[in-house]
Amino acid sequence: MKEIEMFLENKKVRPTAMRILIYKYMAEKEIAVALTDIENAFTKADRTTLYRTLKTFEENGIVHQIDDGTGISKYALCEKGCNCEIEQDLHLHFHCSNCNETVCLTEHKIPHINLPEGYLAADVNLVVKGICEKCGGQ
Amino acid sequence: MKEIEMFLENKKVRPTAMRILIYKYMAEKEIAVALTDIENAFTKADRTTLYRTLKTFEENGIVHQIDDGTGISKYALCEKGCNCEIEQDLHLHFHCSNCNETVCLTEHKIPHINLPEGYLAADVNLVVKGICEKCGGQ
DNA sequence: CAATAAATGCACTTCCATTGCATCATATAA
DNA sequence: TTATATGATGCAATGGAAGTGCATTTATTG
Ligand SMILES: [Mn+2]
Ligand SMILES: [Mn+2]
Ligand SMILES: [Zn+2]
Ligand SMILES: [Zn+2]
Repeated sequence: MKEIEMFLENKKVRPTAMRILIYKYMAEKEIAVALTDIENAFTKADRTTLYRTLKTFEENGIVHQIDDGTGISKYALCEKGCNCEIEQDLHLHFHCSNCNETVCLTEHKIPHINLPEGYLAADVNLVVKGICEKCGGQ
Repeated sequence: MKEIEMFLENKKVRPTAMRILIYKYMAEKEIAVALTDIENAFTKADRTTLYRTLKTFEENGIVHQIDDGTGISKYALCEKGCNCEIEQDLHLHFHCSNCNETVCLTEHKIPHINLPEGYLAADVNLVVKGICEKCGGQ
């Protein structure tokens, strides 16, 4: 409990009750979550608060936003020591079209992409869509 | 003129006046277009018609939809002999954060992506964001 | 405690994608 | 040619999600 508080303070984020709960919620999940997911998990909380909490987390390097191609933003906790800003640190994301879940494949860094002369890369998004290991068995 | 008609018929799409115009419009552009772009170019046409035209084109392999991460769907003509369905044929897309234009880099195929055991890839989306060659000079 | 700053809640807006249904145009059968 | 069917178009409305303005509550600090 106290560790989360200290962690948030370390990140310059004031550890309010709601923020601690949201952090815990995301830490327990192994998949990326949408705003709606959190909304459903905390029905008493207002959507705006959750929305702004995620933004605050993102701005302070606690979570990263994921565009998995569904049109719905997902969020996941950053790894310890993750540096989302640095291109070399970018990992790929997988979206399962069966269970509709999105996961970070943090071990799978995005390969270096060659661009035509004159193009300058600042950010790369790589999303693989398919069937996840949970859904693949059957 | 006639060639476009024949091309559309080949693709099992009835070559209406509007469809021919939209096709021509896209053929003249070297960048991916949004529905709104077409809307602005053909102010007399209804948005729904344009929307459905793009869907029809997409279903019949005339254009491919591009998710460039802006939240606005873009469309571009498929290359001659392009097979969007086949993973090996997938190319990457570049979105310029300065001019806000998105281009197909059809020469740059998406590299093969290794996935963890049990994951099955069906589709890959790779978008690079940065500065395009047109905007890079200054 | 008073003064200040930050977090939260509610209502509202915006933007784009998408659909239902009526109408119009075209193609084919009678 | 006329009737019939099928597809294309236009208009209006809906839906989902992101984002914002402002009032209120809560926490911090002097
Ligand atoms: Mn991730
Ligand atoms: Mn393309
Ligand atoms: Zn799955
Ligand atoms: Zn540019």
